[in-house]
Amino acid sequence: MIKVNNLRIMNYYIKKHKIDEIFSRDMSNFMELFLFKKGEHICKETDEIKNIFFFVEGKAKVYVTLSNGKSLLLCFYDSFRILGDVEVAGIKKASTNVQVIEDSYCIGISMERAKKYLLNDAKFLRIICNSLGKKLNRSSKNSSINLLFPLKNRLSSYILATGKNTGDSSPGKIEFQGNLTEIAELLGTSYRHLLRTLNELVLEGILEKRSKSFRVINEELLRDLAADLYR
Amino acid sequence: MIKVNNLRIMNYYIKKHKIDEIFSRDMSNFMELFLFKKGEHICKETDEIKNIFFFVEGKAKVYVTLSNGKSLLLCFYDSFRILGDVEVAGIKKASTNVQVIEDSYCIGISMERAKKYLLNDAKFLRIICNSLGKKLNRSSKNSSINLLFPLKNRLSSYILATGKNTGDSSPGKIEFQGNLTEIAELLGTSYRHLLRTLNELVLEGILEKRSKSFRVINEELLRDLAADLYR
DNA sequence: AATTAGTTATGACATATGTCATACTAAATA
DNA sequence: TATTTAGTATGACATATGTCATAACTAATT
Repeated sequence: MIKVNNLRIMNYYIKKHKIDEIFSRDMSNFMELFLFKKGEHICKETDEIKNIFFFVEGKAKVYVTLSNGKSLLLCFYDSFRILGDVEVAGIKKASTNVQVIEDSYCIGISMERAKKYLLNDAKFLRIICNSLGKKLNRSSKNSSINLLFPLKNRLSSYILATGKNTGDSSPGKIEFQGNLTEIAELLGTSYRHLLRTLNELVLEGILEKRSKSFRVINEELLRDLAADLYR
Repeated sequence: MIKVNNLRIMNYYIKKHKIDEIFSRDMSNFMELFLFKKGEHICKETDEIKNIFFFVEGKAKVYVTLSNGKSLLLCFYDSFRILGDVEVAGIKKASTNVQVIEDSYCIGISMERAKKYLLNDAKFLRIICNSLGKKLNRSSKNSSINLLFPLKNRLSSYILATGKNTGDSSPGKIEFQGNLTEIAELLGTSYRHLLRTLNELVLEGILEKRSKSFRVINEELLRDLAADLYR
């Protein structure tokens, strides 16, 4: 986590996401811009979160870990999102981890100040409620998708959510890579089964195996398979 | 849904759950006590919810339905809970259904009045945030349990959550019954597999089949199996 | 009594997924 | 260079779960 002393960039994001309209009073003096480098955690289940963050740019994955050590992907953040809403609501620890998978910017306000100045700000609290409500709706839906759809569908969603556009013209413009061992964990499946399912997609002409990645060669079929997950 | 004109009972629940401490102003004039008879819905995905409800007595199940018509159990309510928190947070429809499985009491405040008088009440909003935050934490956790544990564990949780204490002295004091077709749906499994798994529990000496119910004859083993679900 | 609908029950088989052993490769390091 | 480690890959088999056909039982109805 690097503090970025660049008012120009920060103001750009404040304006873009209307962050100043979240509060009744002017909080801009308390805002700081942070850069999280790829791989860094914005928050962990174990650690207390020191800021309320407004995620403004980049991409992050949200996951939980269980007592048996396994972890499971919950969703991705790739547009404006509030982090720390659960904690500002007075709950000690949110039980999720957020790790950025691309360099990402967050605007932060220290939890201490947020609690001091914002816990009586109805405008702000309504927005927190809204953020939590949306997350809850999404979580409820994902819960059922996770249970009722086979890995193939969840994997398809995952590829679409994490694949990078190569900039090439189609076809094969989406490229997908990552540590397969880790991906299996995130999807709540075994490494073996992930491999099997990837091979299936290759056999069906949806993916193509490269040396260190997969290419999507039939995006339409992939989208048909993708359950409405990880939104 | 029957409106119960009984101030004595209502005040008892207001006091018991400190409902008057949820608001900055006195809302008691806007409160109504409702009785939901077993089987009734407090809210459905399709219907707009007309009240914010404080669930004060009884038991209810919360479930979602998917586009393919299947439904899946999310959790049970059997202690104080707020319903309509998502809607009061400005989200049109909460995507869940709540059906009472025992006669239950709720104290309601019309959504109209709640929005009129409470959307500027920071105290109230903090409590709504807290309610939503708890539900979100629980949902995130359940999502992973649903995916990572086999039916046997989820079924064990279900039996413990819905079984009735017969009043007999142990052993076999918990009795469990219900429409098995429906239970299969709620647990997100097939009827066939539910039967199989129930038989397994019988073979293991955990359950005993009666004419129209199952008896828990080894509660300890059942609790060992039960994942920490449906809380 | 015959009929019907809803529920319970079970076998057979297919598919989804997990576990394990093992092998190969590439990168890291002693 | 030899060794180790992490990641990738695959076969064999076991378990979890779904699908389907079918039967039996029960309660309500004709």
